[in-house]
Amino acid sequence: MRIATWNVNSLKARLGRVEEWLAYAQPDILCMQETKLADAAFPALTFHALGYETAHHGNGRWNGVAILSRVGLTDPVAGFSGEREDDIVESRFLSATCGGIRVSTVYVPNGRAAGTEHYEAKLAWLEQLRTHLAESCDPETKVAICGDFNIAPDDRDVWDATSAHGATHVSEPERKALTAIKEWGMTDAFRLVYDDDRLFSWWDYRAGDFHQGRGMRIDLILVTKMLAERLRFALIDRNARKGKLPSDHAPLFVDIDV
DNA sequence: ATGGTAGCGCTGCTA
Repeated sequence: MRIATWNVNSLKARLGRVEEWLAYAQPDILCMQETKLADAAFPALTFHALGYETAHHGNGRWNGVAILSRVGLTDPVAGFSGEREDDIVESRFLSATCGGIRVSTVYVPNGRAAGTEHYEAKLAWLEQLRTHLAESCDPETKVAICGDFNIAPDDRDVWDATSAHGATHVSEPERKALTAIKEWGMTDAFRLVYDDDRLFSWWDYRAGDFHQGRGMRIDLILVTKMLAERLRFALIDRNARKGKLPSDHAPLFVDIDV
């Protein structure tokens, strides 16, 4: 089972690149973020023709998340259970059961700058995610949370821990919020395979950051124990960040024997 | 050298 996640930064602008990558990487499940589409504009037929069932949760213009699966897709749920209407409109969370795994695609709020209301909303959103997991999932089952967390878990996941993004993405409260989710019963799958630093998944478009190696690892696949112990391989596909009209994120995938 | 690019959509916001 190959499970992938990719912040595509507009599916309309990136559809050709996504189709190309599906043919190349052959994921069984792909979670996408920042589709920037309303549900009515989601190109479900394009993906169906490639053998994927789909679920999309989007309001157009900003955010938007999707799940593609060629191993079945049932029980899609948009947003958190019991979530406020305002948060559902933000369209940052979508779950479905695919091939016996409860899969969620997440687009964690950016937070902009520490100390702002956006930063506080990011921390509140992460706590809401943790509560949702605790109330609706069992860590002894197969659960995968895939997406753009907008948090670099460790200093080795940042090109320069001191100058990163006005201290968001690396601040202690953000990292603690992520740790709290892990402590519920999830593992950062990529770190079961690699210990190295500077293995990034996102690079700012500006100032040649990709070619200068200034990035962060903020795209994660968190898995419960039943999946972690069957993990075989993981990769951030940096080649997908190159070439014509790339997203600013590279896709991450994991291979699990299930 | 305190900048820069990309996407949406038409003005400035978001990242």
